[in-house]
Amino acid sequence: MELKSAVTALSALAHDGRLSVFRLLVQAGGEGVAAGEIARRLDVPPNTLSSNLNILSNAGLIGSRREGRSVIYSARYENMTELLEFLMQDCCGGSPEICAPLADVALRSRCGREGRA
Amino acid sequence: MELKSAVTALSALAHDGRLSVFRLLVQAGGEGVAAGEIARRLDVPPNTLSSNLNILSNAGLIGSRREGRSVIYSARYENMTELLEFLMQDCCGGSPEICAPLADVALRSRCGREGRA
DNA sequence: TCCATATTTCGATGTTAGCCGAAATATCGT
DNA sequence: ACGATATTTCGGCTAACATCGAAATATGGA
Repeated sequence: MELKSAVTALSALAHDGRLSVFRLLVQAGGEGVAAGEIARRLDVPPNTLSSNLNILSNAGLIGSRREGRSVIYSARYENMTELLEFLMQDCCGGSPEICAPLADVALRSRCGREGRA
Repeated sequence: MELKSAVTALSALAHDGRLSVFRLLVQAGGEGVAAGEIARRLDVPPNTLSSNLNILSNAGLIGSRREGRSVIYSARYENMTELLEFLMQDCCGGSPEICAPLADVALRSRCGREGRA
């Protein structure tokens, strides 16, 4: 991943409304959620949401498919993975013990769960 | 971690220069790098860098200590961990097989290394 | 104390991002 | 084709951000 695409993705996430949308979709799983449903759950006007969905989409963080009158949005886990890789690439200056807990705690322990690890 | 602090951190990272600084410090390890040295390596004017270091610092992503005439900056791995946790919290909608590769590939395999996994 | 080095603060300017009302487009059922 | 629902696009206004020159502050050594 290049610096530029990483900045695009981070900019997309660096926003109250968009971060909430993204997390909602991350937690929703592969099936995704319709735009209107997102608007209802997060209580945002449809046009503002549409704009933000577009930004997340251009950043590669979410994808969409049409289903009848609705458009279903869902998280792109693979691209999120690339972003995290990029952020922590070659971390710790060769001292794995520093960021090992990061790897262990950050992700493995929270996959599909709700409580604290 | 709260939504607001996550947005602050992501905003700090959503910038060419700051993301470069942060990655440099992540890769540098716990000892850190002096501000002047960062400016030299990334070829940015000292005042611009100072402003950006301040933003990263306020976001909790880096810390600093004075050493003689220099100020040494270093990454705060723990807070970075929290951010990643927050982003992927309760992911996959209860289908761990979706984000398991994320956990495996994203971090463990790249800790302190340079090549591709 | 005085100078050189290292970093930060201030002030001004141009650029970009966010928001919302109103109108446009797309799909479905009748 | 028409009306209802779902979503997107457009226009313009405001606020926030990035950058840089110049000046200020902090530290160490002679």
